[in-house]
Amino acid sequence: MIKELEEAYGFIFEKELIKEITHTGVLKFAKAGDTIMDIDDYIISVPLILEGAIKILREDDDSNELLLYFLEQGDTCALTLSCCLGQTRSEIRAIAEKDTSFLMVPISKVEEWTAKYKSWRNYVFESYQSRLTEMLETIDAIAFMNMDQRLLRYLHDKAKINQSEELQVTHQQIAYDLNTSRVVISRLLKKIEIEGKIFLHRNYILVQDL
Amino acid sequence: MIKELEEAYGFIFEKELIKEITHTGVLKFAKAGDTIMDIDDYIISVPLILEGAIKILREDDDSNELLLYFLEQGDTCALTLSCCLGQTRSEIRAIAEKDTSFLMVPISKVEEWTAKYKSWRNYVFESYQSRLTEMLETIDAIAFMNMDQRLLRYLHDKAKINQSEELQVTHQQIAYDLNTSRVVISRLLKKIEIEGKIFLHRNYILVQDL
DNA sequence: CTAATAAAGTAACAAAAGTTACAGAGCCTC
DNA sequence: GAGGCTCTGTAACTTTTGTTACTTTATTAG
Repeated sequence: MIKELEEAYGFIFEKELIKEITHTGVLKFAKAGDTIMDIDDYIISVPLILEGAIKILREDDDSNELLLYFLEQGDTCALTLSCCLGQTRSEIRAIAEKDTSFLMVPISKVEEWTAKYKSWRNYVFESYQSRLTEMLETIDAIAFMNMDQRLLRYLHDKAKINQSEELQVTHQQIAYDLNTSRVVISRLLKKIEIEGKIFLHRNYILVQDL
Repeated sequence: MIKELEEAYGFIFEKELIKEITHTGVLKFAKAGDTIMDIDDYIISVPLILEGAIKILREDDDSNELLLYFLEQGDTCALTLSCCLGQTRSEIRAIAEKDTSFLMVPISKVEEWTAKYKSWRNYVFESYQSRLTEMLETIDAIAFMNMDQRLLRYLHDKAKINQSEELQVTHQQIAYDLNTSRVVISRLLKKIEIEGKIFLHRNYILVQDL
C-alpha cells in the first residue's frame, strides 16, 4: 500500500506521515458507476484517491443534480468533509467514474496531521485551492455559458478523465450531469455531430476534435 | 486594534496569536462601493473582516459578473488567496457592501500559524468550509432556480447583510450581480411588488416580507 | 425653472431551453 | 424472428430569458 500511496501522491510525504496514513487509512475499492459512501466507523472522513476517478455531484431536494468536478489520482475532496459536517440537508454525491481505489482517512487525523506535517499542510491547502477553483469553473460554466458550450466542455472533460475518445455514456446520463433534459442533449449532440466534432452511437460517443 | 479583533472574532484566539496578528496585519478601510484590492507589499494576502461587509463577485473575460457571497464580521476569504495564487486570468472582485474595516494578513503567515496555533487551524478550516458551502448554495441558485427565485434570494440576503429593509440598489446593479439584464430585473421586481412583497422606488427598494 | 441625466416602466420581438409525444433503431431473450 | 426493452431522433409547442427600442419619471446642475 505504501508504494501505491507514493505513486499516487507525486510529492513525497514525510516517511512518518506515510506510515501514519497507511496505518490509519482504510483501503477501499469502487467499480465504475458505484456510489461511494462514507460508511462504517469512518463516518466523517476524507478520501485519498490512489487510482481511478470519481465524479462529484450536487443534488437538490427535488433530485435534480449537477456535476461539480472529477477527482483523480492524488486528489482529495474537502467537500465530502464540508458536506458531512454541515447540518444542511443538501447533498453531495460521489460516483466512481472508473474502477477506483482510495483510502478513507478520518477527519480528526486530517486536522492532527496539519499541525504535525508540513507536507500534509501544503497538500490540504492545495486541495482546498483546487476544489475552490474547480467550483469556480463550474460556476463560470452554468452562469456564463450556453448549454452547447457546456456540453462541449463536458465531453472534453470526460474524454480527458477517461483517457479515451470513446465515451461510454447515454444522452440521458449527460442530461443528468448537466441538469437538463435528454431531448435538449440529443438535439445539441446532433448539432455537434453535424459539425464533425463527434460521432454518435448507441451507448457511446466517439470524440473527434472538440 | 486588539479589542476590535477580539470583538470581531467570536471565539478567542490564543493571546500570542492575537499579538502576532496585530503585529503583522495591516489595518485597512473601505467605503461602501469601493473595490478592495490587494496592493502594496501584501500582494498575496487574506482579509480578516473586523466590521462591515464585503461582497465577492466572479468575473469572466467578457466582463460578465456574478455575485458569489457576502463576507461579514469574523469572516475571511480563502478565494482571494486561491485567485491570487492561480495563474488563471479569471478574476474575483471584492466590493465593500458597507463601510468596512479589515486586516490584511500575508499568506505566508496564514500557513505558518496553521502549524503553531490550534485556534487558527480551526478558524482556517471553518472558513474554507463556509466558503465552500456558500459556493454550493450559489451553484444551487444558478443551476436549480429560476430568475424570480434567485431575485428573491438576492433581496433576502441583501436585506440581511445590511440589516435593513431599505435596499439602496438600482435595478441595473441587481442585474449585474445576477448576471442578467436590467429589463428582466425590472419585470420581475414589478411582479414581486404586485404580490405585495416589496415596494419599488427610485434608487431603493423597500422589502416587506419575502 | 429648465435642461440634462439617470433610473425605471413597458411593449414587442428573438433566442434558448424545457416539455410532450411519438416513431424508429439497436439489442437481448425466448 | 417476435416481443420487449432501452436508447435515440425529431417535430411541435410552451416557457423563460434576453434584446431592442422607446417612454415616463425622478433627481440634479446650471
